[in-house]
Amino acid sequence: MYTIKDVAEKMELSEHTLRFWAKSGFFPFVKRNANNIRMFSENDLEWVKIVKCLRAVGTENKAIKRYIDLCIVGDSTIAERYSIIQETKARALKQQEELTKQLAMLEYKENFYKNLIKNNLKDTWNPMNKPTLEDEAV
Amino acid sequence: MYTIKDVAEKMELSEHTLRFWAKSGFFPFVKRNANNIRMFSENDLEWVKIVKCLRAVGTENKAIKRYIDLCIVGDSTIAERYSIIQETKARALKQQEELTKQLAMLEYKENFYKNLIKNNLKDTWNPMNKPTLEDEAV
DNA sequence: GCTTGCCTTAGAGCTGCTATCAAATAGTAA
DNA sequence: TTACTATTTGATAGCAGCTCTAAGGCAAGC
Repeated sequence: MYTIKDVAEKMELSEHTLRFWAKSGFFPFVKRNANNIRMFSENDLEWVKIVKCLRAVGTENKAIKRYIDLCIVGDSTIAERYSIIQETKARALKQQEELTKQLAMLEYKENFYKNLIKNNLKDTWNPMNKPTLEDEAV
Repeated sequence: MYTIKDVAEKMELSEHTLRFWAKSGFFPFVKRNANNIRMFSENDLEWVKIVKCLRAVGTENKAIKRYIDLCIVGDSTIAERYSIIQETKARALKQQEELTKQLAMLEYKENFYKNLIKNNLKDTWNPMNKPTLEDEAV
């Protein structure tokens, strides 16, 4: 059994965030001990994990709550849960694509500056240097 | 030359966001026409692009402003700009890693539900089904 | 000259934390 | 026993980054 602090460390989240999530109804089964302290079971950690996963790909808290509630209802909601996961995955894939694009741009700029420094050149595009791979626009 | 609306469409950003960014000092060279309307040049679009890139990888607006200001100062700031881009790229790579992990989890859950549906099975883990690849905990 | 449409600014509202606070409890040390 | 420290609690305030609304300006078309 884990306290909030333990979970925070284990899952690399802040205690604040965990309390906020708990208040948002994301951990419906976390029990309290005799002193009203939340005690997370191993199973509760799995809830934390899935919530963290959904948040990490930008799922709104309202939608996370919806998913949790569907889990609680039981087997009749499996189809909806499946489609939620599918949509979430699709969004995550888009994010990955987007991130790859931005990384290409950052790499381009990194090389641009590296070259300026290495050859002791001026930034002839000052105040804005050429920032994209393809554009040659003024 | 482009109005806010044109830029919003072209860059897939909201007009609100562009005005907010403009107010934050991210587009210092955007000129107004006789009717006080912002007119973005091709060069201004490049600024929008780099700001969008930095935001997309989670750079704080304060830090973006800093970068813009460095660009304006000129060649003496190339070294600092270079290291900003390097750090940004490092963060983006971490995000990419994280995203890949979360995608693995989502794929696992997708298959889990798919299997339940295909074989008309019960979710024996209800209310929380087995969510991770490696954990066999309780 | 009236409507439509796009622009403007100011400012309120929203989401998702993040930080601060006081109070309760438990453990340790003198 | 008392004091001090550490941890947890809930309530609440504050913050970043949008997002939306309201009120008004200007230009073109009918």
